[in-house]
Order: sequence, then C-alpha cells, then structure tokens
Amino acid sequence: MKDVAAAAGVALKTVSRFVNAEPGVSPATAERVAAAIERLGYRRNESARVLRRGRTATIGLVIEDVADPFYSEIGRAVEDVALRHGSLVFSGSSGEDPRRERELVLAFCARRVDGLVIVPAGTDHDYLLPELDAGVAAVFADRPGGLDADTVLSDNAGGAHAGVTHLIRHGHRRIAFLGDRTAIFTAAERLRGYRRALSDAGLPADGTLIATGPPERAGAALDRMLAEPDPPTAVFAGNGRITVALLRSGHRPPLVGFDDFELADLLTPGVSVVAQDPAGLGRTAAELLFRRLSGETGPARRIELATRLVPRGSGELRP
DNA sequence: CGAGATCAAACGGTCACCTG
DNA sequence: CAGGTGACCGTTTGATCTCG
Repeated sequence: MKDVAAAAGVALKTVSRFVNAEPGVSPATAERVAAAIERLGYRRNESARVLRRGRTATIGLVIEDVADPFYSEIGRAVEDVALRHGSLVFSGSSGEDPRRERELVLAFCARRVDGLVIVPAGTDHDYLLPELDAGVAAVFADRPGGLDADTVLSDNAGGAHAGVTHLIRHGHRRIAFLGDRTAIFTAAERLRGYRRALSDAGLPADGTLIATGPPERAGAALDRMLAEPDPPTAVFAGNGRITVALLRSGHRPPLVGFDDFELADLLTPGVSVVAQDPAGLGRTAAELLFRRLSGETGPARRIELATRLVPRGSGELRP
C-alpha cells in the first residue's frame, strides 16, 4: 500500500480510501491509484486487515461427517451464503463425538472465526459460553444444542408421522421402526412421530417392532423380526444409512425411509422416502448467523423446516 | 467548503534485546 | 535465567492540517 501510494504520488490514506471505496477521492486521483495498483500488482493484505478490524471474515462449520452427502449438502449451502457475505468457511467432522466437536469448535475460535454453525454431537455446550461472551455468534443446525441459541431443524416427528401414515394407508398394520440410537435427537424425534402415527390410526404399539442402534445392525434386526410368529409387513427406516443398509442386506420390504438418497429412484421398486431439505438447513442456519453478525439482537429463534413425502413404489406395496 | 495530506495510535502476537 | 520492554508486521481510523 505504501508502494502504491508512492507510485501514484498520493498519501497512504488516499490509497486506503480508494481500496475501500470510501468517498473523498476525486476521479483523477482514483485513476492514478488504480493505475499504480495495476502496475504493481497490489492486492490488499487480508491478514493485516483482520489484525486491524478484529473480524476475520471466516466462520466455522462443525458437521457430523463431511463425507456424508446429507452433511456435505449442508456444508455447501453454508459456504454459498458465507461467500455472498465475503466469508470463508472452516469445516470439520465431529464423528458424533462430543469431545471432538468441542475441540473443533475451540480450534475455530482460537483462529478467531466470527461465527459458528454447529450440528451438535453432544448436549452440553457450556464450553461455548465464554466464546459467545467474547462476541462469537453461533447457530445450531439439524439438532438443538445445549444452550439458548438460534436453531434450525427439520420437522423430524412430522416427517416420520407422514411416512408411517403413508404405509398405514396402504394397508399395513404391523410396521417395523428401524432407527438410529435414540440418544441422537433426530432419531428420537422420528421414533416419536412413528408412535404418534400408530396411535392416531388406532393401532397398538408393539415394542418388538422397534429396533434402534447403529445403521449397520439394521439388517440383522429386521431378520430377527421377520423370524417371529407375527412379523411386520412394512418397514419405516429412520435415516438414509439405515435404508441403504437394509437394501444392501437384500431386503426389499414395503418401505418408507427417512432421508432421500442418490439412485433411490432407479431401484426396483423405487424407494419411497421422506425427504429433508439439507440445503435449506444449511442456508437458513448461515443466514441466521450472518444476521446476528450484522448486529441483529433479540431472543433465539427456532426454525423448523418441512419435510416432503416422495412416493416411488416401495411405500405403496400392499401387505 | 471540499479534496487530499499528514500523523499517530491502534489491532495481537512474536521476537530480539535488556535488566536484575 | 526469568521476566519485562519495545519494535515490528500492514492496514484502518480519526484527528487535524493545508490549499485552492
């Protein structure tokens, strides 16, 4: 900047004004400064700018797994919004481990991110309080966090209710629920939606038709249910990985799965799903974050995004 | 009065150097 | 040897000044 000022024959301050499009630079001077910038190949040093301004124009994103398409779609949407606000995104995978989530978040904070979008792995977020006090903004996405902050969720219970009701309408009375561990908020919510759908339809709750646990065990769990005297005639799968695990283990039951996935429409029959809007989750979370960063105050918001039932064949099979 | 110059003080951390 | 001091990195910002 000093060199540009010397080359253009103006003061440092004038270059700064020009670079930041501030008023007070005459067109003639601006032209000389622009020419000097062009000639010297000057680009503003962002580190120095950060040093002075206190804002780093970066945000941190903690998701469960960057390799999981559901979360990478969230990540992409967050990135798009961030870019529009002149920010870059650091992202990391918690792997569903609260300790790792905390390490990532604190590492981002140590690099002085302006804000955070977090898919919580744990339920205790007291470790965030000092950071929030220091002015870092935080938004929870996909699941609620352990403190009162802006949160964006999918309507998990409502989506599961719609999916199970769809199976009931097609004549099923005994519907299995294969879900992830209920310690995970979304899994518990979907189970709640399943139960409500059964009771709304006047069907009995049968605990032997419910299995929760890691997705890779879903196939075996369904095998056990099918070996019982009064087996289920349809399956509601609690997330995309469970749906895929079931299909991989050779099962083709009447089925509705939570979460859409690639090629679901190309199978025979097509797999009916309750689709979430992961891009919507990411976009909404990032937009809330940038609103806070631009000074919006007021109580924490909680936004719930609708899900969409996508019938493709597997959910319309009769008993 | 407006355009622009000049000056100094930050920002947060690192590092060389000095003191006791 | 520990601990303290001050310069330094590049930019922004505000105060103040100059000149036509």
